[in-house]
Amino acid sequence: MGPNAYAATCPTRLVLDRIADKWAVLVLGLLLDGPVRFNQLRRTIEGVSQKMLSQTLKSLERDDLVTRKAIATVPVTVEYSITSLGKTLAVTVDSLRIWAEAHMESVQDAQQRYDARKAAGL
Amino acid sequence: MGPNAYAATCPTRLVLDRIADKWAVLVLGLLLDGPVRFNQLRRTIEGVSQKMLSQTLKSLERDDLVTRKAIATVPVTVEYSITSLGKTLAVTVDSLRIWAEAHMESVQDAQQRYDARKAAGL
DNA sequence: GAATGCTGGTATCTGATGGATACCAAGTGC
DNA sequence: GCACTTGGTATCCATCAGATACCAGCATTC
Repeated sequence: MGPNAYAATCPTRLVLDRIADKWAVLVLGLLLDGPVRFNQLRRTIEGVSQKMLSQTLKSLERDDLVTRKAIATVPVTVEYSITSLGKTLAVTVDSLRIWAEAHMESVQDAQQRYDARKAAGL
Repeated sequence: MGPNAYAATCPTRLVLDRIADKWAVLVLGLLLDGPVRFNQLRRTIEGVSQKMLSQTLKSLERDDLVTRKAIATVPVTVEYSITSLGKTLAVTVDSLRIWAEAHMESVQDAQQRYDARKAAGL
């Protein structure tokens, strides 16, 4: 009778919802290679808005998957690192990114075939 | 110069966004054990609305991760199965669910500590 | 024979969310 | 003085998730 993600009330559902997230996957994947500063993340993950990035990082920090460290440079820089708990997750979610990159073409082909079939009147 | 999920224009980004989805993870996890009917999925994945389930299944079918088969019973039943492409993904995303179940408690504890620290005025 | 339940959906409405944009302070370089 | 850096927050709007209601066709129940 452990946790079960298929049960509506199980907290696992909340955790799953949190980690099954595009931006979280990309952030964790980057942090696997070492600490990264905020704007460095922002530049590397093309297309993230500041809002989504800081929001994602805040959630990850709350879940103890990432740690935040403000450094008294000028201007103040903020460095994000992965925690040991986060590392176990990062390995898992990074395989998601790798799957996406590996099978992107198959998926795109499938989509085109599907859309063509639909357009042809099924 | 292969696909790169960190590039804004790479189609991988779209694929990643699609598969990093709570409902898709839960659906694929179930279909790993064999074909399942629509309402059976609906009952097992507690809390999915019909809308989100049919929407998720339609997307998965478009991406050739799942196949839909209407069976002429009365009333007509619809059976969903996983494809060979879908199977490779399902194995990956199921480990996400497993991570969530395994580390749910650690994450919850971390959240409580974080919130307590914040409430204490940082 | 009318009421209820099953099947697998779609249509509609609303509250939450994602993303774009602008703005902030403090400091450096020109 | 003007532009640019740092890491954010505030605001606005379009999109989206979720709840609810509805649909047809048939079986069972009362």
